[in-house]
Order: sequence, then structure tokens, then C-alpha cells
Amino acid sequence: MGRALVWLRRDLRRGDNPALQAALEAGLQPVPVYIHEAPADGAPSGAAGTWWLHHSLAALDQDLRQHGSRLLLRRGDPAVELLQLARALGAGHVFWNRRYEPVLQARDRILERDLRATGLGVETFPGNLLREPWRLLKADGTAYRVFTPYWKALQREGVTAGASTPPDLAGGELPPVASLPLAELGLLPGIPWDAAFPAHWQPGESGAWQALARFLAEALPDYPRDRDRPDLPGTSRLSPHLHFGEISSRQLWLTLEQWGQEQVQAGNLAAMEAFRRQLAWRDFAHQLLHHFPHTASEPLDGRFRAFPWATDYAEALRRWQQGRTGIPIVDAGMRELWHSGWMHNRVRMIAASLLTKNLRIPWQEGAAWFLDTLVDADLANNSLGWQWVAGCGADAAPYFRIFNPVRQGGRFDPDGAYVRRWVPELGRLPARWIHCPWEAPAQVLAQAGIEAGRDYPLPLVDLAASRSRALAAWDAIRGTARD
DNA sequence: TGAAATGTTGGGGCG
DNA sequence: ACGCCCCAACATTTC
Repeated sequence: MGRALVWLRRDLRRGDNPALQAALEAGLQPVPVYIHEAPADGAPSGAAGTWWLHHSLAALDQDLRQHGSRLLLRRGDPAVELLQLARALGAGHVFWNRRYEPVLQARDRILERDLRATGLGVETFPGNLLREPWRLLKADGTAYRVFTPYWKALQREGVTAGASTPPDLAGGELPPVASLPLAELGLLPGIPWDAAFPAHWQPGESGAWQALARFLAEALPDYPRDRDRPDLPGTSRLSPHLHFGEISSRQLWLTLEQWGQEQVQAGNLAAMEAFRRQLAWRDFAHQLLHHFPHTASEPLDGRFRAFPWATDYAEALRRWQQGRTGIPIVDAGMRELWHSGWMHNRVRMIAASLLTKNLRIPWQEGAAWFLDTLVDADLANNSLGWQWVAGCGADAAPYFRIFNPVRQGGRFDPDGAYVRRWVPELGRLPARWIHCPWEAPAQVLAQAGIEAGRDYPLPLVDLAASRSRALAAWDAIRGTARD
């Protein structure tokens, strides 16, 4: 029986894994391998995501061992490691699922060519998107830049099935080859800032399906109503599982379809569509980064190259990062992020709006912080999200859509439960004042045991005044050329 | 996936 | 019964 190396990256699962499946269908024994690389431009490796990766790899190895295989771990240059492993194992083939970050795509094409030149059979397969970025274009052959037409096209074209039963891999012993112990990849932090993470997450394929089961049973029917509520468990929390490919977007799409057919209640179809729409945003972000590679660091809208951002913002940025802006819902979000490696999407938008509009700090600063601290940190999603809020991206909110965190708090955290959870020093403040403690009468503050500026910071900016300054800054560039 | 200012409408209190 | 005012609720416009 011949062997095929199956090089795993953002597809840390057995189910719906095209490269793994192809090896089995070709009658080859798959040998799963993960290679830890030095971070490249296309793959910034944030600290929180690296924590997740460690546990995801551990889960995958355990799962593979229960199904007749195991995960080989290596460190270094894939070009060197894959060739060396193939020789040591007598494997004639290398299979992998494609990635779409521009830098990695270019690198992988060269790698594919070089490995082929050594006589290996190299095949690559669709990665973890609903459709590959070049498979859904406008009629004129260019990429979509507006979400709604993209979403309509995706619904029209549909998604190819991929939810196969996870295969069994029993296929005989492997020759002894060097595989590093997981701990030697050095993925866990030296300082234990990750202490609370395990209480919030279960990385790995089975953890992903458990999260999905909970979501289907408890949250999906009310998803259109509750998905914007950070105080309720209304979202799927699948983003880190999706990022590492522990579950595929195609599997989710199909599972949703089955769920929609089983659940005949009115409204469930709308819920299914609402969640699929979020999956489509993920694909939209990836195809956008693929077609506009510079948008990970530069605005898509060229006018913003001349935007008058604030200077000397180091202290304000630090307070934003630490959740000490004095704006409760923003501080709650930033503390949720630091504590759990995740932040509710609605709060991400509010926190990002405060940073880019009220504080006028360049969106790249916020994007870098999120990439480092989110367990679901994803270059494409993150770049799209920040540019969307900053007003300089594809299908972005018009610049003048500036979030008012007090108003947003009242709408989406009406009782203040979310703020109280993450900003406990405001715990005794009545809901009337929970999102604007600076407006609370002295007596109310005293009764809640809060001295403004001592127990909780005064607001870093005046919301109304900074809003006006942001609009004035927009005035300075709005008439200039987009390219 | 906005907020604030401005405009419109309609019910109710009251002289 | 009527006009007037107030104001909440909603709609529209503007940034």
C-alpha cells in the first residue's frame, strides 16, 4: 500500500477533509502531518490563536489515534520537511487543502512545483471556504466588492456538499520517523494569561460539533433576534473552530439545510438564512483579501491614505486595550477579549468605532491587537471588519455612521448584564446609568459605591465632541480621489 | 450592522 | 364643540 502525506494546516479535522479523502479514495495510506512554520506575512500568528492551535493539535492527535492513525509534528520549512518525511516514509504523494492568503498562495504554488520536480505526486484541494475565491465573480470577471450581490450570487450558485462521515484511517504501522512532542512547538504562553480560556472553550473537532449542537438546540431559532445581544448566549461561538478548520464552512451550510428541513416552524427558515449570511460574510472577506492583497494593511478606499489620524495616541490606545476607557460597553468588550480570547461581534463593532472614529486611532492598531488577542484571529475576517467600521473598506459603512456606545448599550445590553459581568466595579449601578456612569447623579454613584475616576475611569473622550471632530476629519478627504 | 436633527402626525388636556 | 398647546411616536433628512 502506497502512502500519501496529508499536510494539515487550517483543516484540523477528519470529516469533510478533501485531501484526506482523496488519499483514501486513491487507495493510499494517509499520513497526517502538521508543520509549525515561522510566521509569514500571510499568516500572522497571534498569541491567543496559538494557544488554540496547541489544543487543537492535541485534540486532533488524540482523535487520529482513536481511528488508527496519529499526527506527525514537525517544525521548519515545509519544502524541507515534506520532502524529508516523504523519503523517510516511502510516500509517493503529498496532498493538502489550499489556503487563500495571498502570501501563502504564492508560496504554496512554488512549493507544489518544487515537490513535483522531485518526483512526488502533489495534489491540492479546496480549502475551508464555501466556494474558492475565483469561483464566484461578477459577470465582467472581476471580484465582488459589495456584499449583497455577492450573497445573492452565492445563494443562486449554491454550495457543493462535503459532509462526509469522518473516515477511519486504520492502515498498518508506519516506519519510525521523527515527530516532535507537541510541547516542543512552544505554542503555550510563558506568562499564564490563558488561565481562564479552558473554561470558555473546547478546541478540536468534537468540541466544534458540540458547540454546533448547543447552538442548534438553544440559540438558532432566536438567532435573528438575539445574535446582536452580548448579554445572551445568542451566537454560535463557532468562529475559532471555523478558523482552524475543525469544522468546515460547507459542513455548517449543509447541517443548517438539514436542520431547516426538520424544523418546520415558521421563522426557522429565516433563522437559517441569517446564519448562512454570516458564513457568506466569511467567504466574502476571504475572496476580498485574495483579490485585493494589500487590504490586510492598507485601506481599500485610497482616500483614506490621506486621512488625518490622531498622533501621540499611545496612552489612549493602551487604555482601550486594557478596557479602561471609561465607556462601559467598550471596556466590557475589551476585558471579555483579554479574559476569554473572544468578543461578541456587536461589541467588536462598538469598540472598533470608538477607536477609529472617536479616538481617531488608525484601524491597523486595533486590527493588530485583535489579531493577537482573539482565539478566532483571522487575517481576512479581521481586515474586512476593521475596514468596514473605519469606513475605508469594501461595502463599508459610510464614514458618518458613527456608533454611540451609550445608545448601542441601551439597545443591545438593555439591563446592563453584559457590562456588570465584565466590569464588576459598576455592578451596583442601576440600569438607567450603567452605560453612562459619568451622567449619574452623585447620590446614585455613592449608593453604588463608585467614586468616579477612582473606582472606574472617567470617559477617555467626550462622545459628542469627538464625533464632531471625526466628521470634520472626514470632510478633509471626502472630495479626494478614491484610487 | 448609525445617530442626531428636523419634520409630521395625532391624541389628550384644557380654556 | 372648538382651537390651542404639548408631546410622544414615528418618519425623513442630514451628517
